[in-house]
Amino acid sequence: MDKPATMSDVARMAGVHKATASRALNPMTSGQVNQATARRVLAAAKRLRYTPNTMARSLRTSRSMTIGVLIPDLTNPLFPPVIRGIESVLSPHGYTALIANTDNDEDLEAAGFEAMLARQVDGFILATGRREDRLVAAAHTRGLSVVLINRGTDRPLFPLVTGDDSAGIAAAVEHLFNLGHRRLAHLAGPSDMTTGFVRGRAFRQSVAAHGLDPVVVACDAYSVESGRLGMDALLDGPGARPTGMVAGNDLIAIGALHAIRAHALRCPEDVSVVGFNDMPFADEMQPPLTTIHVPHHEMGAEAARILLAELDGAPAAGKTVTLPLRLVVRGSTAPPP
Amino acid sequence: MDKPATMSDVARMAGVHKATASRALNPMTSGQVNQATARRVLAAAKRLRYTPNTMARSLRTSRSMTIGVLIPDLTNPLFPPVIRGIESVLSPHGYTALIANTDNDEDLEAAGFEAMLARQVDGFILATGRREDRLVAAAHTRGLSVVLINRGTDRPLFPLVTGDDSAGIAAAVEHLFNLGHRRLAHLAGPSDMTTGFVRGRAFRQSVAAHGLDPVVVACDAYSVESGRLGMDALLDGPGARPTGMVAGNDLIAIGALHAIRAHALRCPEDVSVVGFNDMPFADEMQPPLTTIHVPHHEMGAEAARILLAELDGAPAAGKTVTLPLRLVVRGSTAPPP
DNA sequence: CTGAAAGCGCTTACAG
DNA sequence: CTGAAAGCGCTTACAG
Repeated sequence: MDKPATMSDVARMAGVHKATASRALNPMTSGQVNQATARRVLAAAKRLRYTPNTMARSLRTSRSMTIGVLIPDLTNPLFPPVIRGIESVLSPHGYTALIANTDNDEDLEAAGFEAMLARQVDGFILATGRREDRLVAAAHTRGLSVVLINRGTDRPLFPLVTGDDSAGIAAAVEHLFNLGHRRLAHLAGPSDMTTGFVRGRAFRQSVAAHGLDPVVVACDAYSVESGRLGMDALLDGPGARPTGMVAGNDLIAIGALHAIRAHALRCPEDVSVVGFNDMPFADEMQPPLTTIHVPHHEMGAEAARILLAELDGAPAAGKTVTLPLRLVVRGSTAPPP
Repeated sequence: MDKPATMSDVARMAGVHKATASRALNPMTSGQVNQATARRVLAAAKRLRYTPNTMARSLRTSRSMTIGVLIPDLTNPLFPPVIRGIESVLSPHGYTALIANTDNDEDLEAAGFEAMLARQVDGFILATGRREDRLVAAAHTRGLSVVLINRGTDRPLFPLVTGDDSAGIAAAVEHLFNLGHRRLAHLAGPSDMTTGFVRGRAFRQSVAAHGLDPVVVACDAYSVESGRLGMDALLDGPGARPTGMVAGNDLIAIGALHAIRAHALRCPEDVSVVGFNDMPFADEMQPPLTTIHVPHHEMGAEAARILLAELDGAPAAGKTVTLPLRLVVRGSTAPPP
């Protein structure tokens, strides 16, 4: 592998000083240099297949043109669209995303965060926020540029892009109520995350608003397994079996479907289930999942836009962007038995 | 945001030269420095919350500790596990993955590749190979370190980690044959990729080995839409309707299911379908998909291992690692009508 | 319009 | 065991 050409090589071939080469190569400064000279430099760069060394540039300018993105787990189908949304706006601006998974582990999260800091990222998009989040608090103290996505913190330290979870849950409850359901339950996500907390609260309120008694079971995690456990508890517990169930997210909903089957019950004939997120292929599920559609791509794009604006000097502080959600009715909901 | 501490700051606080601080902070060289001195440096680093500037280090050492990963599309559910597999071995070695999507667009692919080169990546993992691939050929000419994953090239220029596609297809055909199917078809992936080509060839051979006539329809892409179109063509075409179908991958299989339903046919009662990949949630599909399981996480991990070994000086050249696959029988296959 | 110089934050032969 | 110096590849005030 022959060494790639540097800017000095280009300058030498073009017969100019490397400072001039630098100016010619940078669109922002190429106006400062004689057109003919600039052309010579460009030609030399092309002939040498010159690729700028971004690390050297970053070291000099102290802008890495890199954004750190922290997510719980890339294999959770909701995140790939978020990531692609983020990249769809970063990329045209010359920024690159650096992605790390935390697996909901605080140590992994801190390690990933530090690694990004060491790589001199210019800002962060965090999909890992908890209501009381030490990392977020520390980032705020350090004066870092951060945008939260999906999950917020109780104290609004940074801009947050999220779905209108309350309206989403209300729509789900309304849908079940209109189908005739009167015994409604919620398999809530972890209450230390705003998503779990807000959706749970919205469920209680919506159900109570219909004069009904909300039943809520808290799940340990947004996972299929936790959903199954939660639904098991619900079906094995005392009290009348619920006929309509709103899940904290689609994964929990899938777990609930497993539990329903394991109890020799059918969805939607015996129990209706509504998910949350409308993750990819939710429409291919058995049964096709009625769920709340969240615009994940747009969510990522909007977070990136806010972050870029902030890096450009627009102070966004505690701004919250709430994206509208919509109920998608499919095969997992029906009138109660 | 107060400026983060540099190594000079740490050195000053510890009362040593920055060269000494550098040695003390690096586990590889900390043996060269007096224990007491080293402790002072470490303490100062901790007090100042010192984070090394990896760009500066990389510039000096010309190793970025970064690997470029090029994939077609992160939202294809097969890739997240591959990525996590890659990261599971990169991460303990201090490497980070830089991911770019190409959307099967040659220009985007070249742009992503160049951007990674500009970021001084130490090597590449490419899941975007075509049988004749200009980018791969160019990378070879330039003497870059590359490992191919899933898809190879006709001329073996780089190490390749792939599943045993031929055996996988043979198992699928065998399964359908044993169920009693005698009219077998294949919705093949694009033949300019080794996956499409190899699976198609294996299908023909396996079916012919049973003394049957293979029917093969080529799809334009590994997508739901292409699968639907292909299956439409098959069902609307002349000739007897196939009772057993092997899809080029799960996405094509899902598209085929759509076409089957649109023709008022049922799967598996009228047509059995076998997918390929066992993508996440394939078991939750309607019907649960019988498919060939590919160990995507391990595939990514193995590719990363080979690349790291090569970066450490182990020449791997055209080595191919073939991972065993296994048929997973679920609900989309049954005896023919 | 162009050049010479300094410096971003590190690492590493080279002396001592 | 430690320090002084050079240099990785850039960019950018400062002169001219």
